[in-house]
Amino acid sequence: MLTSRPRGTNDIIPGEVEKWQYIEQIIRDVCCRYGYREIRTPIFEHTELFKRGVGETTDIVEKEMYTFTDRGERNITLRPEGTAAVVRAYLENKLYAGPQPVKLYYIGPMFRYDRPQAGRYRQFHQFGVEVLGAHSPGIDAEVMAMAMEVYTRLGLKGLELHINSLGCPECRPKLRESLQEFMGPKLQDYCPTCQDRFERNPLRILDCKNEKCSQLSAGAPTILDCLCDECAVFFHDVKTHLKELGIDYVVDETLVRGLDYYTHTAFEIMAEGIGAQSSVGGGGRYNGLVGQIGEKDIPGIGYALGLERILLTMEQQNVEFPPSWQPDIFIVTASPEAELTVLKLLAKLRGMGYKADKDYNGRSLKAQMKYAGKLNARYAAIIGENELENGTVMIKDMTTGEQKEVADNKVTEVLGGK
RNA sequence: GUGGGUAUAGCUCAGCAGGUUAGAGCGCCAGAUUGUGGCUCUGGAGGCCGUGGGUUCGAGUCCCAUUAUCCACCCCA
Repeated sequence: MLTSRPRGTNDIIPGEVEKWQYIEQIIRDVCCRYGYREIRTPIFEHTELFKRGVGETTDIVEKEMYTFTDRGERNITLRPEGTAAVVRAYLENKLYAGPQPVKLYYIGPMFRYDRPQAGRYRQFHQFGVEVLGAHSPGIDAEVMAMAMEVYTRLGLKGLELHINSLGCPECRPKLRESLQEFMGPKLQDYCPTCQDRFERNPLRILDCKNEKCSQLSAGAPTILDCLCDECAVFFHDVKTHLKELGIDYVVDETLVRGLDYYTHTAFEIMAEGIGAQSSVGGGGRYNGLVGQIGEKDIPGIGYALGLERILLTMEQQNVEFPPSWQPDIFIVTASPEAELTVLKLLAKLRGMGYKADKDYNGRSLKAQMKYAGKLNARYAAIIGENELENGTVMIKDMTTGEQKEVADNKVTEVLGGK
């Protein structure tokens, strides 16, 4: 127990962590160029925030939250997603008082008490963006464009952007009604899950993978059929923007996002290669959410991707990662008397910005060379009796195997500038 | 929450119809005549065979439970 991590969690150890850093670096760069600023919110919040924000009837709130009471009897929950907290922070810090829209991004761990499986963990990591205070369809397109750019920059292939409109509080009830009208008569023929969905969320029935259900649902009224004029125009404009940006998409009328707060645009990015969890990111517009958490009626749109899934997909697609840490030079102590000289050279090189290291296990010369090779050092510098006497350092190029003796103040010349 | 598979050295896996000191490859450490890595060779360390019960003269090997892990459903990132 003492040496095993809790279920559904992961250690990210050296060798792995460099991949994470690489992904994060690209994400931050893209955000920066699109004008999104980072926001860091607490990892836990008042439980109420998620209940209100994510929706009481969602799976997340009903059965997946890490909730506990703290020593002050407060009801606390580890965040299961990012949007609610960002909206809370936007309101609490009165960011609405500044220039609008406010474009934010976050990156960090989220917690959901789910059963782990490929690409699904109890502590996982999300990168997400939220735009508060912008209502035009152009910003929807920007968020999607930005998401796609992240994937592209990471080197992912075979991605599909699925988009749909979920309508607004005006037209959604209409859809619900006509769906129930359509399905009601043959409800008994649907699978038990769908029968259950009938009252709670008939939209989901369209999404059922059960073959019989999808047959029964053929010809059912779709969301797009029921869109009010305003929503239809909005959706049309979003698509126009995407086309102008040269971004391919497929309209997927079965795309229904599970979280309660979505309105209008919903989208999801699918990738192949990680089993059943083919969705590597998704988002949408949530014009009602801010009003639900605070008083303000402020439109919002957001998007999130799962870092674990991105990583799995990249590995599956054999994407190349930049090489992990490797020393510029490894200094070999070839005689006990050289110890202090080695130490000083090491400090000097590090001070100049080189990645430099030495042995600390009292290894033989040969073993030190071997060790330097394992560390993948670019150069090895050897200092022993001869070098001490001559005031020199023997430098060996570990790739070519060539070596030469240089004056100890000329080492950096061999290494190349820094 | 539901269903199924797996659990033997750091890693990937062997292990017979249940029978004495549990193996290999890789990795790790150390050597292969006196100051040099990557190839090769030699040696060494390292395993309550996930955990707890049970069946048996005897269990890594069979049964049950438990935990972890993997896969799928649900849902989601």
